[in-house]
Amino acid sequence: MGRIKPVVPQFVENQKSPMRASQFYIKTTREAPVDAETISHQYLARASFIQQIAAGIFSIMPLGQRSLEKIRKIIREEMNDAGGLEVTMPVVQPRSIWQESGRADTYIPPLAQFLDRREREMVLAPTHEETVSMMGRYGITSYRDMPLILYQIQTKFRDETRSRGGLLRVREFEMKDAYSFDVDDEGLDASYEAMAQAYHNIFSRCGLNAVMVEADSGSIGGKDSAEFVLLADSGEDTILICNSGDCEYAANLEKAEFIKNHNPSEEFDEVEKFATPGIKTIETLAEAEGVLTSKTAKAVFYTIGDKVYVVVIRGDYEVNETKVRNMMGGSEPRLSSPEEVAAAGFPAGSASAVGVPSEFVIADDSAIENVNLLAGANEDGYHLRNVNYGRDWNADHVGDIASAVEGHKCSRCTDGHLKQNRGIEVGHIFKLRNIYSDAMNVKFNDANGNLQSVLMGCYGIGTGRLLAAAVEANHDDRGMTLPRSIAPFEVVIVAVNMHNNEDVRDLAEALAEQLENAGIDTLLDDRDEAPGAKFADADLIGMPVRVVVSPRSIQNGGVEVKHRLTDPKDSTIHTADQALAVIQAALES
RNA sequence: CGGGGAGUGGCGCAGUGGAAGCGCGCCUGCUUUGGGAGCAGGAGGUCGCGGGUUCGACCCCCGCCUCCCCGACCA
Repeated sequence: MGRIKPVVPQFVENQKSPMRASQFYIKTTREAPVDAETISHQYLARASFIQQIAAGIFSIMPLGQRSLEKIRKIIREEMNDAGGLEVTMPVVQPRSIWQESGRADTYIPPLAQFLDRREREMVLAPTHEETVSMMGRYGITSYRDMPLILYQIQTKFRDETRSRGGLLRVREFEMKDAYSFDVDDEGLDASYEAMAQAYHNIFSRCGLNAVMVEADSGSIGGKDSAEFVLLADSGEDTILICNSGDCEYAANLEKAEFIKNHNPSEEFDEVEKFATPGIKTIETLAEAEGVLTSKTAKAVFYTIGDKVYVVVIRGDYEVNETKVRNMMGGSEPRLSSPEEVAAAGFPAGSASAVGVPSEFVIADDSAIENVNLLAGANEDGYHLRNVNYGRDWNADHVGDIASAVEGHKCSRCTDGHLKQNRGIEVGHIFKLRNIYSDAMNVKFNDANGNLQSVLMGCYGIGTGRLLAAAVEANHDDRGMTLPRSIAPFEVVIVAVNMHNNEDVRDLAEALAEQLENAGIDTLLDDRDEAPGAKFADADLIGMPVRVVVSPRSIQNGGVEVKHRLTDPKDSTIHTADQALAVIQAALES
């Protein structure tokens, strides 16, 4: 009967222990869940970074947690450098503050709501303008209190009708959201620029080549707005970028402008009505007449508020609903149902603006600047030739409401054309100006003693989406190739056969400690797995530098060092004494 | 919200109106140890939920739930 000795943990100052894979929670799989379609979803799931709980709702597992924590750290550093102050605001909020801002019933997607036990109406916050306005209102009384930038890294919930793409579009997600408070437009511009620069820094440090593109400000409202976009086919954003070398114009589809070409000028011809049985689309109409679709005017019915409008655009362009919304004062347009069209007294089929009161007509300038167009006769089975704006129809609402597509002429330079790309929106910055400060009464006294509205900006980055985007941008057929800055570990030491070989064990453990004490995030893979399994895991997870300690490597003189991006066969052998310097150099490369 | 598809061990899948299976993973032992090892023996499933038909339902019928994909679209 031996005596049980009490184990007293020893605290050793400045001595760090490397993480051992046997003590960690790495559960990779060979096969991705069948519903994982995007690369990032597949690899993040296979490498046990994330676990799906419900549609658009994920848990973050230990490996993913490490990467996200590194992303958060980078964001915090850049936000703090830009003058931001970190705060935390509640996810659960009383619905009343959303009524105060006027968004309780207008936010899209609709707010997720519930009643607490006292039957008080609560919402799950999809964003935090209301609470940050309250925080500003609490203490901002003077122009001397600004500029002020507050930010948080906090969970949001948006009840999207459809989530997709793993972490790319989810319902519950973590976001860094920052809010600026300034006394005037110059101050707001400065805060906006500071955030834009911070965003460039953040994405660059996370291994993303994100482009800043002009954007519509969307349902948040406001004035200037820009998205930061990673160009990737799996993205759901459409981006138009000028292909001219000197021109830097880039905008998303909602915002993009372009130069419209004009048909050759002609004199007005007489309107002719003619039968077009069975012709329902612009394409078949143009084909039947033997003309280009640019010689047609198409008409679409949109319901805005409680009114039905005829929206007219040249046949070769598409209506951009966001532009329509902005032209019509911000109310969201939606395509009218056949019932609504009929109820409004418009004929369904072969529609046009001819004969429609101009107050119910919205026109793209392409439809009024070209002449002798084919249009519907407002009678099923008939169309009209030579329809002209001003003579045959009129519109009270005229402007650019056309969507840009690939090949359109750039509006900012002389020779460029727009190139269309898919992209993942990883950040968005807005100038809100006084929208929320007016609604939520965030005011200050200026130097002259006059009460003024604070000018606000808001700036968001989805952390989980950033991780997924980083994987989309950094992977190969073996797995993720995350940059050192956001990989869960910087170095993995694969100890081959260490449980039967003291030399391997001693060298691997000593090296791991040496690396850890040098400030390098090290994982010692001490699992009793076949070497091939450990190599495959290291590749899948994307360990930036892999070090092999094995009987063979020792026989060859030390340890093997390999960069994740190089071929598995391209490792180099180094003595134990050289190892630290070689690994540090590999991490820097 | 509309259309399509799918729910069977942790993951990927097969399956038949009559005793729930395979691969991977997991556990034990032995043998192995440089690209997801071998042998032997094991553990693990209310077949999404509820109803119905039937002597008998994972299977057929009805309802519901969940998840995925496509569309949110031009008369």
